[in-house]
Amino acid sequence: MNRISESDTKTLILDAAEQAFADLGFDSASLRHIISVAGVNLAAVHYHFGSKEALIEAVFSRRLTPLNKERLKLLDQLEAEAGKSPLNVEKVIGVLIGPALRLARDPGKGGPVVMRLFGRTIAEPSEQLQKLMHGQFGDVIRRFTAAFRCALPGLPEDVLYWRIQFVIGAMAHIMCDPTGLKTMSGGLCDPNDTEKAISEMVTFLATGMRAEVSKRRKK
Amino acid sequence: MNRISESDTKTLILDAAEQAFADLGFDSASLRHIISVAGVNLAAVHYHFGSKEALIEAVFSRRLTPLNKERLKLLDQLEAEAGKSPLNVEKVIGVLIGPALRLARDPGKGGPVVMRLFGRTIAEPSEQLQKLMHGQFGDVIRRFTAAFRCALPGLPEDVLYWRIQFVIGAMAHIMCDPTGLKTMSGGLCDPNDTEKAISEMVTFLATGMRAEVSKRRKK
DNA sequence: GTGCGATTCAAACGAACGTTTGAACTTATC
DNA sequence: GATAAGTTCAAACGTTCGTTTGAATCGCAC
Repeated sequence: MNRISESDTKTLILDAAEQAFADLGFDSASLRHIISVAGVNLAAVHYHFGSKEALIEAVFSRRLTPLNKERLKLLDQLEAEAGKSPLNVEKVIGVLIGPALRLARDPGKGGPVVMRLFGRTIAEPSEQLQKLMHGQFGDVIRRFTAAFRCALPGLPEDVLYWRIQFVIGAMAHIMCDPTGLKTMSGGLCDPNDTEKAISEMVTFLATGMRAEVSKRRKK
Repeated sequence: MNRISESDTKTLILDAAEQAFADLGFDSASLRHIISVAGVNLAAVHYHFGSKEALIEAVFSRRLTPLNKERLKLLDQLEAEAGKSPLNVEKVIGVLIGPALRLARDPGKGGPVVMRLFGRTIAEPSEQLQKLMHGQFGDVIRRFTAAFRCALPGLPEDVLYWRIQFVIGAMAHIMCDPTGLKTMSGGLCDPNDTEKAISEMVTFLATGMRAEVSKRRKK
């Protein structure tokens, strides 16, 4: 078995595929486009991955698994530091969105391409991708829900869930369309300034999380 | 010219198309699927619209144009009521997101299908749809940016743009995946309770909008 | 009821899609 | 250098896609 060349072809395909999926969407990106960018043979996709569906899953797992592992590790640290006292909301949000936004800065983790890919996938209608995302991301959200509950003891349970959705939505939108902000602001905002983005998001979202519960209670 | 039957076939196609686009995405929804649901002939699509691309635009304009008109009309009212005093942030956000979320409640405006369609399109990678969305939505955002600026006089310009993106992201995510919230909360939250959704969003987002500017200024 | 434009229809077009095949090539083992 | 497993390759498979065509049908003016 030639480990180097196998790994090379596989990686070439994965790299070209994640770029194509991010740029064109999962359906519009054809295998023929991917293999022509990767410079490999069409049949190599099925030899190494089995099907386009399996390729999509491989593209995903390669990047999402380490990302979620990092998030959970940081959350573990946060909980250990806090001991029995309530968690800090800013820090919980920072641990949730920080690793995702910092993807763009780290070519080894995929760079901006992967950030856009993840951002878009949250809104993807395909059932396969919804299941894939829920399967990988569901546990993370459950852990973070518990963390938010601990950080905001007074918040009614339903309000907690609503607000977590707002956090995810804001994060996903910044991830999937980073250039839109630059255009809209006339170049004033720089979406490539990752730490600035994180800092602005943490301030906005943490303050929203702590907002007084609106009086229209009981539906 | 037979106005009734023309209008009938056209409407049947538009209805089936917007449902299919929302469920499957613009690329995956084929004309053959659409016409089979609509119960019309395949060639009718090209006779009435010219191409699939033009059909997509028609599906969009039918719903988005009235929605944005309503938003701008409500914003006009708000500004007239306020006179020279600064606008109320809660009300501006309510005018921005209210009409969009209330789409789901009004079958005449498309119902939940159209809400999901709009939500998803914000994250759509296709260049055609990005231009379509920017063209129709860009003016609205410009007007609302001015309104937010007036409502939050002390806010630095770049922070204003960042926070507007967070508002759009939260709105888009609730619109495109309303059932995800129900699943995640174990049925505790009801995404069909439109007024509750609006009320929670307004509280969260307005509080975030008013957050103290983080100290990490000057990039 | 004849003529005419508007609309519908079944059928076919070429192109692109994901997938499969079987032969050619490479590499490691003896 | 022969054997065998791992990998690449060009070519073709059947299907589905958006689009086009030309005849059939409809509704109304004269």
